[in-house]
Amino acid sequence: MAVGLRNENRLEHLRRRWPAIDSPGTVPVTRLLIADDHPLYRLALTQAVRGVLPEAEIGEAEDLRSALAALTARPDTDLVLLDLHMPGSHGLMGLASLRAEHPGVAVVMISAHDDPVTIRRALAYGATGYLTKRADLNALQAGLRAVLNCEEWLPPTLRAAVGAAAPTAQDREIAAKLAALSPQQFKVLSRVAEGRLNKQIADELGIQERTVKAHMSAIFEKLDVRNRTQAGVLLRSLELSDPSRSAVDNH
Amino acid sequence: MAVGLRNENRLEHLRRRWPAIDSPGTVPVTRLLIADDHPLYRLALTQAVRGVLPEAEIGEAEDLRSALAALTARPDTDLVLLDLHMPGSHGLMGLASLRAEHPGVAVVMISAHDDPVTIRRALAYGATGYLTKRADLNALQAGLRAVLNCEEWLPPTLRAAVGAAAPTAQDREIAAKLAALSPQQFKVLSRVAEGRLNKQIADELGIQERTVKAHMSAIFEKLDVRNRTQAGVLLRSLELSDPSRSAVDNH
DNA sequence: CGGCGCATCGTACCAACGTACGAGCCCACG
DNA sequence: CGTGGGCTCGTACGTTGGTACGATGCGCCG
Repeated sequence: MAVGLRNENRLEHLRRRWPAIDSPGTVPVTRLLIADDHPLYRLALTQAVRGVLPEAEIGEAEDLRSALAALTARPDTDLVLLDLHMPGSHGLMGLASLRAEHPGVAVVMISAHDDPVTIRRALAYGATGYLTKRADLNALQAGLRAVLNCEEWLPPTLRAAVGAAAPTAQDREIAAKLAALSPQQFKVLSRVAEGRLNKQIADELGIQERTVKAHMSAIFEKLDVRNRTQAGVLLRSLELSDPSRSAVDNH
Repeated sequence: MAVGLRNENRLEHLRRRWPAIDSPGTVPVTRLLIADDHPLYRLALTQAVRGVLPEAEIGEAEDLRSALAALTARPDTDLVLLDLHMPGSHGLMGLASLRAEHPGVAVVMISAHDDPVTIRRALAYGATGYLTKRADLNALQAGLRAVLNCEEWLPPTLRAAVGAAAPTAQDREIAAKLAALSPQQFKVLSRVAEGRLNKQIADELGIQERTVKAHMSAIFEKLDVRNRTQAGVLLRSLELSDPSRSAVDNH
């Protein structure tokens, strides 16, 4: 439910900025962030974006930390192109972090790992679209246009498979729980998952330890866990895509 | 290093039981355990094993818990055929649990997920061999014979790729740390990773809480971590294969 | 405007965690 | 046979985690 609300907000956010995107010539200046650890691929993405939005501001980030910093420095960013596998954010954690700390910014996943189950999970965690690295320039730009036009976009060849993918009963629950966290609570949780002490977290966030404890209590209730270890494990569960279900089903 | 020692012991264990396996007709009665959550596939594996060891005792288990119980009940088991994806043991945790709690029993992984990196990691965590579910009866039996003949065995089509796979710098370290744990310590750690309290762990293992604490201190030192959350995260890191390295390298 | 959620901080208290000293028993290895 | 390591248990102590009662101010939304 909370996920649904956030998705509404995300699309609404895009809609406000581009009331009629169908005529690309009249698009206002906007800002994108390209987050990928490969400089060459960032360059290629930049070129592709310029073909669709010639006047867009384009920022770059090579790891999750700098991506989050870039968004904090420029909250007017409209869209993030996020690599599925980046330093400091294996798997879906980067997506979840961005969505949690900057709920208003749309995120499109970019990955060579085009497994239907992974894509399904990415959408469940709030991705606006999913672009495969196997796509050529035309396909990539088509996907970009669709996303900028406030549509969810998937690789056409995978659309059927993703639609047929399991409803991901357990994934929906985890996604809903994590989406229920506030941005600050998510920051606290991500540090808990790294084994930090409350005192350390307080210092890093510039708040008092009592406040961290207050957040922890809220986190425990929202995630339905009873101690920090369980909370950390729950967050870590979206570190990597889980091939078990797809692998188990086909024999 | 500790891994190396355990591997030596494992092969030695097989060698003692089958001094000259090359003449299958003279193989003594032995005992295998087939651990897979699919009854039909267990049946198929049983048939395949009978073709190689007609007189072997063959046990079955459908999840990790029952597999561990079966090994505890029958410590004379010689070899386990373990599915990579089973209830209660996603990814390599099942392998690590078996290797930790029953170091003398050889384990062969069986999976449809024949990713070279995953196979490399499985061998790093002490697997004697890796059989792909795509193999037909002949290939499977060939692999079984090789394993019973005290050789590491891999699918021929993947052997080159696995050999070329990254040296897994970080994986070796984690494998070495986990291999350094005693069986009891591993039991404690696996429960910590599930968010249990020391008191609960003590009850489950039938020991005192002080003893659990003693184990925890030893675990912290061996894993080079400072609290239980970090220890749990470290164990959880082998829950699923990490496709990031292979996915990132090819573009 | 009134309510609601978020974020912050406060005090107190108890439970849990973790460490530091110990101890004895058993088993494997040299 | 001594030595080392694993497993068990003991006492004491300080630290950290977690809860229970609060409080204030802020921003959003109906």
